Order: sequence, then C-alpha cells, then structure tokens
Amino acid sequence: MDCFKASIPVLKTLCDETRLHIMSMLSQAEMNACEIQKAFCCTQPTISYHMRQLVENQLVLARREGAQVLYTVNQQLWPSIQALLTALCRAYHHREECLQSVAQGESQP
Amino acid sequence: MDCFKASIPVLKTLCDETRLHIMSMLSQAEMNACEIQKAFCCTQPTISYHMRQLVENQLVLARREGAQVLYTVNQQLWPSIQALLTALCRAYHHREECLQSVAQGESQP
DNA sequence: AAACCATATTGACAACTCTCTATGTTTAGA
DNA sequence: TCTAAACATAGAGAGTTGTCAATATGGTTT
Repeated sequence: MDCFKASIPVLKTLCDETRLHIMSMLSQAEMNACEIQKAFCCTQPTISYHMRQLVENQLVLARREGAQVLYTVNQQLWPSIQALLTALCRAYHHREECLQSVAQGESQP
Repeated sequence: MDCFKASIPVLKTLCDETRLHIMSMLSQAEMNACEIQKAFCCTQPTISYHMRQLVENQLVLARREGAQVLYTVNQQLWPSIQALLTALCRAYHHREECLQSVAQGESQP
C-alpha cells in the first residue's frame, strides 16, 4: 500500500517515450550520450536532460571515461522492468488483435 | 524497442500516487467510487477523473450495479505490475538501508 | 413525481514536464 | 596553450496533468 509510493519516481521516469527508447538501447549495449543522440531527432541538451533523469532515478548507471560518459542499464532493476513492459505489450497486442477480429466480423477465440 | 511504446499509457496511468493507492486498494477488494473516496482527502470529481484514467487504460474493470459502479483490478495485468512495484520498493529500501549504514560509519554487507 | 444518492462532465487554474537556444565546463590532442 | 569534442546548465515557452467548484446524468426510494 504505502510501500508502492517509493516506486513512483521510477514509473514517472519510465513513462516517457524517449527515455523508454534509451532504456531499450542501453539494454543492448553500453553507450555514450553522443551515440544515443544519433537515434533521435532532438538536441544534445534534451538527451542530456533525459540521461540525468535516468541516472538520478537509478535506472541507468553512468561512468566517466575520458571525455565521454558511458551509460548502462541498472541490471538490478532492468529484469523486473523488462518483464512488465513485455507483459504490457503482449496484453496490448492481444487486445488489438481481438478488436480487429471483431471489426472483421470474426468470432473471438 | 518499438514494442515498448505500447506500454507508455499504462505507465503514465500508474505513476500517480492517488491512482497507485487506488490500485492497491482494489487489489484487496472490489469497491465503488464512494468507498474509494473515503480513503482520500480529495473531491468526488477528482476520484471520478482517476477512475476514468484507470478504466480507459485497462488497469481497472468497471461494472454497473444499480446506482453504483463497482471497480476491480484487471487480473490480466495486475500480477506483472505488482511484481515490478514490489521489486522497485525492495530495491529502494535496500538502497536506503545502505545509505543509513554508510551514514553511521558501518561497513556495507 | 420528488427527493436523494452515486457518478460523470465541464471549464478554469496552478503546477509540472519536455523541448529549445544560448552558454558554460571538462577532457584530449595538436 | 589553443582548439575541438562531449557533456552539463540556465532560462524561456508550449503543452500536459491534477485539482477544484459548479453542474449534469442515472438509478433508487418514497
């Protein structure tokens, strides 16, 4: 009940499309902000802003290496997060399929 | 990657303290909006607004019974959600304990 | 029908979020 | 030491969110 309150900052951080995309990129490989930015059509300060959110809320770890900062997902949290995201997307797509079937006049399985 | 995009509406819905509290109440028992409201110090329209978000985003199911509307958590999604919330809170509290230990000059386990 | 209870909708407003431009800081190499 | 690359910060503006008071709707009971 009151316990769940502690998870709000993480949920707030996750529910942005850009940050979610960054998370999925970082789950594949360690990257610096410059590489990350190339996947988006937004400015460098915007990416910097999102990286700050992700790091401050423990979703991503950062380590300096020379002039760059290398980012990785926090492996302590990522498996649980990924599990939920996968479940949500599965549920979503299942529902879409059902709606389509209905629209086409098929009977639902 | 692109899949996760579908989960954003659900995450946005979850990341509000009031709605999260409502979810945890509904996970214990079916309730109507009136009962839910008693647990909060906000107006009826505000609860109505939150219930709409929860229902529209499939987190909660609603069924009319006479004058009232009875709400339940969507059991298809709740287990995955609860698992993440629990994991996040566990991680959070573990971190808090560590910070406390450091503050007290103890050695971390 | 009238009064009442439960819920929904509308419009307004303060607070917050995300994005940008402009500028600052840090590090590496010429 | 100068320059360039990578990243951070500050301030401003548009859009979104959560809340409220006022009002409307739907169902029940008298």
